[in-house]
Amino acid sequence: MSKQEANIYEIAKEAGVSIATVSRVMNHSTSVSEKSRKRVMDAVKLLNYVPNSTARSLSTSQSMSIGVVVPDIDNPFFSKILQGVTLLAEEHGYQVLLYNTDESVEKEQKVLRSMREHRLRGIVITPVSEHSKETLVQLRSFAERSIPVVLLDRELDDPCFDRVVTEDEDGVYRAVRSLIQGGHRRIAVITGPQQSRTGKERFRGYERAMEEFRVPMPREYIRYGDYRMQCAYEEAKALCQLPQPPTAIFSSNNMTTYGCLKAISELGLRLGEDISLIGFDDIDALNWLNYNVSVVCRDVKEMGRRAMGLLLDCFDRETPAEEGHREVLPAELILRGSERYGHDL
Amino acid sequence: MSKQEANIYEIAKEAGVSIATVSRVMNHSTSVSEKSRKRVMDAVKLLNYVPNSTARSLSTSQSMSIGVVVPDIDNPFFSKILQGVTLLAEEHGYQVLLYNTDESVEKEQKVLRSMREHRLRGIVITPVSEHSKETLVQLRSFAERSIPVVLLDRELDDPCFDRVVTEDEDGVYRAVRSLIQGGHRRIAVITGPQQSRTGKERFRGYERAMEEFRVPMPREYIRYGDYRMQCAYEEAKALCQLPQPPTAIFSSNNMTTYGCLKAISELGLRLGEDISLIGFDDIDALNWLNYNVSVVCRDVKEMGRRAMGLLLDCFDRETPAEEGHREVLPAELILRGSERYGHDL
DNA sequence: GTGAAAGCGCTAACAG
DNA sequence: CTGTTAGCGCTTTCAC
Repeated sequence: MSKQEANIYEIAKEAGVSIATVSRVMNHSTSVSEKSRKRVMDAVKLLNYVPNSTARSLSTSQSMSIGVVVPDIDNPFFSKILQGVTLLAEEHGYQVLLYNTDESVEKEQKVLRSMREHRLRGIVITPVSEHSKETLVQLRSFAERSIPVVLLDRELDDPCFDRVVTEDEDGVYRAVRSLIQGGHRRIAVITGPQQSRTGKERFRGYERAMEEFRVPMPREYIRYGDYRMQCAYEEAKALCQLPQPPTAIFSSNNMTTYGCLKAISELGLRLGEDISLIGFDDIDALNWLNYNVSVVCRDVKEMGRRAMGLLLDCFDRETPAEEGHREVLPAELILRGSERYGHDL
Repeated sequence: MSKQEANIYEIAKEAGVSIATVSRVMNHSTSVSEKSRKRVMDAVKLLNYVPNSTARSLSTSQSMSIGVVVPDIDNPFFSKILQGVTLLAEEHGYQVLLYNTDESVEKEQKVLRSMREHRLRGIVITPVSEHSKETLVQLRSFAERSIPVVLLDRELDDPCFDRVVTEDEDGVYRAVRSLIQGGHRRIAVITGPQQSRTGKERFRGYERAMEEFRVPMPREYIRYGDYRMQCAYEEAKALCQLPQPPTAIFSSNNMTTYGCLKAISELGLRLGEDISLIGFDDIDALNWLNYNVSVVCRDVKEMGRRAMGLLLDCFDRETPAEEGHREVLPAELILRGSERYGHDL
């Protein structure tokens, strides 16, 4: 009862040619007589034939699938990344295999292992940790097997991989500088994980600005976060309840910004009046709500595109490059009002 | 220079057995002597062997990949769906191929066509339109080829597919009823697309409550939206600026709720005071911001899990069911304050 | 320009 | 328990 997909033999038979000829016309390859081409195309249409990509992959020993590994699908940042990657991938006929690691190193291990079974053509990954030895080994082994790996946003201690990152430090530096120049002197920061490039770099941007303008950085103004809402919320709340609270907070990622806003709202503070805030990464929802939160941001979808772009470059290139290419996108400072030094401060 | 993946022959040779034996131990299948098993395992470890799933798929003519087709990756609703699907998929060793249709019927066509090349094991899809004949034909052809299809949230005019939906109508009914019982008499709605099940059903819930309690429904209180922020924003603004504005609005999905909130905020209205609102689908961000928006919601991640679950059921079942199974999840009404009939109304 | 045939790496009878 | 062998559907020499 249930239909079968036609295969190349049936097409050959229907068209009265050999399977080689069918293969040729399907691949727009070497010259085929107009007559044969037509007969094949007719058969294809008649039998509604679609070549089996699995067989093709096996035969050519290379697939048209790429693996994309994200630590948290639910974070809008990664949704946007995914959007960018899939867009370019589809344009070029590549399939996207999605893997979610839930920020767990163990899960990342499992995912990477399972990826090896599928002879992927390339990999885009935001590693859970920048210091997981196992992940590094796994990824390196992909690279050794000529499966290009591009790191996204987070990096690893190995120059062999391509990577797309942003000017985090500089962006944050400019943000904090603008706070200082706006009159703030008590500026706190809620950092990201200090084991990650982004965490370190964003913190460094803060430090640099503060040092350059000789603004004191009391220990209690430096709060270590983990890029998660809950932790940021607690730290922000603690900050605001300090005897000498900061007049401004820099929050190191989108979730951290949410945490700050939650704390601010719960304490009944007015943003840009009682407390100022600049966050890293823009948040669509806040703009829709007219929140006017100032941010350091980058074109996230474009980051995804670039990552896929680097992969495509690798595919084109015959010899794998010795050293990975590091693509750095700009970070933009967008001031919307939440950075203002309030009248009441 | 670049390493090769070992194949089954190399393992067989290294272990001094035949490839059949290697295959057997890799598949935990029929009895193999402890001695052989050990020798194979040693070889596997030594050569770091991972079976090639492409070859396996070709040989068994069935893959371990499922396709998930969403209309908008960037919408948190679908991020959560994806989360649910991938979670269960990974648990059962299935790969997830991600396809984004960007709410475009044309793109959906392309995607579906490209999916046929990959002999997928099953498909989870939220179709762009419930009336696209082409999509229906394509999906039916998958089903005919024993590739189960489960529809998610949106439906199609063919009972043959499995589907997971929610009690949208009833949920909305209860929401609107609670508005009425709270004292509202001027209740507007911003609907979803009326070609979709969810759009129709949610509107029907509104109507039912209004009719049952004999609350008048002036034409200008019924606004047709498209589940998008922009449109909802405009409609909400228009509603609020009516000579006789509604005291409450029901918004038919998460983006619509954002649109309403944007309008409300721009007009300087106070939620739950000057205007009340209940939305369909919960929005994490709003809760973090202490927005207290009341909603009709469902466990979205669970919807994704169920969809994958239905797929797994189909895989287990030998004979494809005649009629699809329709899984209906409950919708819950969560009142947080934004539904209150304000003192000033 | 076209066909025959040898793989790609693995599974699954079928004999032993 | 284990090896031999015939596919799975397609690509790709290599002759003709």
